[in-house]
Amino acid sequence: MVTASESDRRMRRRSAVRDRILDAAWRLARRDGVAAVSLRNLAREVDLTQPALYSYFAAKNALYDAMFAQGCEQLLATVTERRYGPEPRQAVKQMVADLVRFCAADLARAQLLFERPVPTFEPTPESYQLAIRFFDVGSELLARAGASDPAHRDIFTALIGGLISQQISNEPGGDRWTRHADEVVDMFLDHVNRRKDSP
Amino acid sequence: MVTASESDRRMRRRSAVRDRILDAAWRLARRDGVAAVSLRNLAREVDLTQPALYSYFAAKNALYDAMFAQGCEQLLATVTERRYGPEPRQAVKQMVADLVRFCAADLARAQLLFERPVPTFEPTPESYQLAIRFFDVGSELLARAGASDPAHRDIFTALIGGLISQQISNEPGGDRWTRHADEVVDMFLDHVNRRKDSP
DNA sequence: GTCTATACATCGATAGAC
DNA sequence: GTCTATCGATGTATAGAC
Repeated sequence: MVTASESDRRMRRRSAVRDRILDAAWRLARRDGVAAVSLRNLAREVDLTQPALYSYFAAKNALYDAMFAQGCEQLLATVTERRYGPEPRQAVKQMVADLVRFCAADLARAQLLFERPVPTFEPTPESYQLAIRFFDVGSELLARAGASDPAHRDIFTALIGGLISQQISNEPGGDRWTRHADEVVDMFLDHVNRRKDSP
Repeated sequence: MVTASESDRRMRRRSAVRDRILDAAWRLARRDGVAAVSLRNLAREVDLTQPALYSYFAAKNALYDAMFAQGCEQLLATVTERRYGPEPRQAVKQMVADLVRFCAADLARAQLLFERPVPTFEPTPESYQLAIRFFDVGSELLARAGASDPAHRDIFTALIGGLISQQISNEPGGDRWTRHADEVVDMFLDHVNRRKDSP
């Protein structure tokens, strides 16, 4: 007979192995690139055989999806736990700075979240929902700073995404582009608020 | 004995086959994505066997490099033949509009030039030189509009690149992001020139 | 659950005959 | 230059023993 505590232990153990697999996948992704993670290498890394991975992930894209969700949760935790000050413009700058730091801290993670390093992989709607929650936090802060127009939100996304993407692609590890984040935020908010005051 | 005209015919023929291969590669890239171009499909498309392609391109990345160079030449031709009006701000807007049109006209080409659709491929210095020449044209126009500071050039690159990249990734074929190009140019040039007038 | 073993399809790339 | 044949790698998936 299977008692509740037995099944509990089983679940725990299963989840622990799953986490070890994910950790190893991140390690390989950081070393060789997200797209270069192979199931055979991954299995060797956690002392399993390649077919055994299918007990934890139904397919390789399910592994990527779990990584995507994990990255989103980390990003969400970063901006949720943070208390952004009452001054709206400063709050936006702090949030952008957190995002820049988040990306610089793990380029593979940033690539998986914001670029498309694996052409055949698209996050499931469930995982993507986590990404949307992050955008919602940003939208809230933006709105308080005077940019509630969806068009302005799109522009802002493109501006910040552009800085980060140029940084990752052309000078990973540096700050040639991202160091201008504050200036771009100021430029953008000045622009938005000027338009509102004198239309 | 090999006469000059015979060797000439041979070169011509070789170059013609090479062009047919490149055309087919672009066709496949537009249909299936840049990364999904396979040498076997490509060979079938031009009625050759897969190993025969190695007579024309030393490796798959050499094919990508030739495509990259071709795309750069087309972009360079677009902005070089154009006569951008004497009003600097208008000229920058026209150049950005040309760039947006260029990208929208062939998403696969834009991806190969401005994103990194094939993780293992990096353009050779020779090909990248063509890309630099395009940037130089843009820098010239930007400088005339008051943005000659390298830092400002970096910011501008990120802003426009961000708009185009968001557009390609999230809504290929639409203009949700790129339609704001003129507004972003104005915002940027206002910002740059304001800083200069009142420091 | 995990293993061994195997299978199928794809891919880039190479050797050697012609 | 082009072919046939082949190599080693990949992702994916399954069967069957333990």
